[in-house]
Amino acid sequence: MTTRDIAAELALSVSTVGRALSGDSRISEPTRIRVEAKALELGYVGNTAARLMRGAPSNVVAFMIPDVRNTFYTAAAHALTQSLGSLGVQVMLSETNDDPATELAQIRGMAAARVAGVILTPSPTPKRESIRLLADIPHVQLLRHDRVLGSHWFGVDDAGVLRDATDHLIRLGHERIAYVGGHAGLSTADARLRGFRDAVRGDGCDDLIVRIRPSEVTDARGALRALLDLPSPPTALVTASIRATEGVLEELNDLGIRVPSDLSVVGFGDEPGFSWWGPGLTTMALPVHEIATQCSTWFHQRLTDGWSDTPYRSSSHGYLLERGSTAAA
Amino acid sequence: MTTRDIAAELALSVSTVGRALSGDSRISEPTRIRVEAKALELGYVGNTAARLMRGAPSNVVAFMIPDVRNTFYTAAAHALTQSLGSLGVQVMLSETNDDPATELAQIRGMAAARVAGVILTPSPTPKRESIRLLADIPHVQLLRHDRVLGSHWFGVDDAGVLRDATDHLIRLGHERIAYVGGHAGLSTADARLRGFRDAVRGDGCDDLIVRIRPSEVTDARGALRALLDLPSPPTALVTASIRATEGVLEELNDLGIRVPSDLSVVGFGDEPGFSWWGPGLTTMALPVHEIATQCSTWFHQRLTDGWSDTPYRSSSHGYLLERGSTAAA
DNA sequence: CTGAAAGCGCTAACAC
DNA sequence: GTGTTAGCGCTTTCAG
Repeated sequence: MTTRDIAAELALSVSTVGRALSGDSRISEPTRIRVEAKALELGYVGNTAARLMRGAPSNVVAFMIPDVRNTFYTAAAHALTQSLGSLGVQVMLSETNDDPATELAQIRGMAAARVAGVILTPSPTPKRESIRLLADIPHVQLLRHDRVLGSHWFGVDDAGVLRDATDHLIRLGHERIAYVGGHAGLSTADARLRGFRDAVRGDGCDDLIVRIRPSEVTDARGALRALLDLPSPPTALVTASIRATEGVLEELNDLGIRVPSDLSVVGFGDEPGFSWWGPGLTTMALPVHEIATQCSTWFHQRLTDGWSDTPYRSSSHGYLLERGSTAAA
Repeated sequence: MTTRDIAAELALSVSTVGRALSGDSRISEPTRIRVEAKALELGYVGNTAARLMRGAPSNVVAFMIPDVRNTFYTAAAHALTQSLGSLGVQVMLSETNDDPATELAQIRGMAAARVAGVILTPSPTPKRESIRLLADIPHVQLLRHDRVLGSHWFGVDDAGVLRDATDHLIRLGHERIAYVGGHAGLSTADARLRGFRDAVRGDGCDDLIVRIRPSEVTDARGALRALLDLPSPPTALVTASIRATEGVLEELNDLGIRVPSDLSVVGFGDEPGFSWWGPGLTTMALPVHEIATQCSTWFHQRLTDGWSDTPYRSSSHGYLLERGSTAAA
């Protein structure tokens, strides 16, 4: 079903049909009606590919995240689809698994499809080719940030979040505070560790810092066991990622550690379930929804006003949600 | 950057360039190398739209779900992207919010983009127009099932799951068993209620059955309060959706109900957190990952072998995960 | 082994 | 108010 088919049936020209369908003011009311009726009757559906080729702007924005099962990212995805959807933009969600090769493959696809733009949480070490391709596509980074990909970024004040989490434990009198977070090279993980170090002011022992692979819940479980097996184990613990938090909570449960009497814990993020874990998890809540919404409206604005490379960076603050998992040392 | 640009730079024809890039055997080795080098140098990226217009098959499959934040669906999304991704198919994830109008808008977009196919969890009452559009697009339903959309379906044996959940409580001697599940009209919700009714064999009182709106956690909280306020409250409860389960768990926590002594509970699905809720939630685990993987391989097969309308339906069974939330009456 | 030309569906400039 | 024509980037005959 093409405009030509409609034109033939109505003994009109394709351009008249095209104009009628796009509501061109020059077309007479009766013809417009006839054309629209016929289009409906024949089940005509415009061809995006053809329009794109004519230079029409694409209305799809890609959103690339490491893991669709991580509620940290799906909260963002939801906010994005809501916000962009209302502006008539389709969001194409894709998953990289934190694998640079997969990421590159996805970006290739996006470039070939001439998407209007890309919003992404980059993998730890993007391929050179990915960087090159993204240079020609309007894009913004969300949550994580890699300088080589540009300087448009919306995210969390990661250092501040961990500083606040750790300060809370320090104020409670804890001195041996352990840290379980993401591995080196990730912008977010590095910033969070920096925040932790700021808070402990050099009083932290390096044997209390464990960095795990992203998205690996089992790593976090192992990390906790190792920490508790130390000659002088920690009296408190902060986690610096959703996955790390989940792993630690599960392992604490399995091991039967009493919280907060044996160990005080401050988590990262506020997932469903954190509130009903043990005595209720004291945790750092993060405004992911707000961040993603801001990001999408800003991005859409830039896209429609004409893309510019003027850097823009915005970071939002988390806040402590006090529940039952922390107590005085 | 187009094939023409490359051709011009190399004093070749567009067709030669096109052939070289697609690895046509007729092109001499040296020319091929030269073309590929130039393409790389100029950062050439093929244009999907142009290829599509030439009749090339689309390599994107849409996946439409009610809510990206629901881990029930994201588990499926993950399985799909993994499985289809390895076959070179891009998955375009979109969210309907269980709103038929949004759903229609999305389907329009998919039809216009000429996607290769659609995998969807339909909204409760698809619009007539959605049905018409889908009739011309290869599609399969996942989890939920609406007959008007066709008879290709992969899902859970919903009736069986609720029957097993309820049987477990009956064997423990419970007689007043409450049900909190999705509202009428949804294939899954109807099947689950049927399973529940089968199990109680007419011994169930209708005042113990509450049906809530999909995706509404707060409805479930209200439902629980209403049930507990009954003149003769239930001694046990089954939930028939992830959201219903989450709502009930939160409310039980807030109300300080002792489980299983005051009330036995069997949940639906096995989300992170269900294991550490109170005494550990006894729940029905569902093989969502397996279902989605099966669905995607089957779908891809049909797509590549040429689409046929021969009905295919597959349902997988859940199993009871016994933890601490159920006890003898 | 390579080139010329047609055409996929649509829109916009240019007639009338 | 409507028709004609050209061309977006690519592949694919059909000719050399």
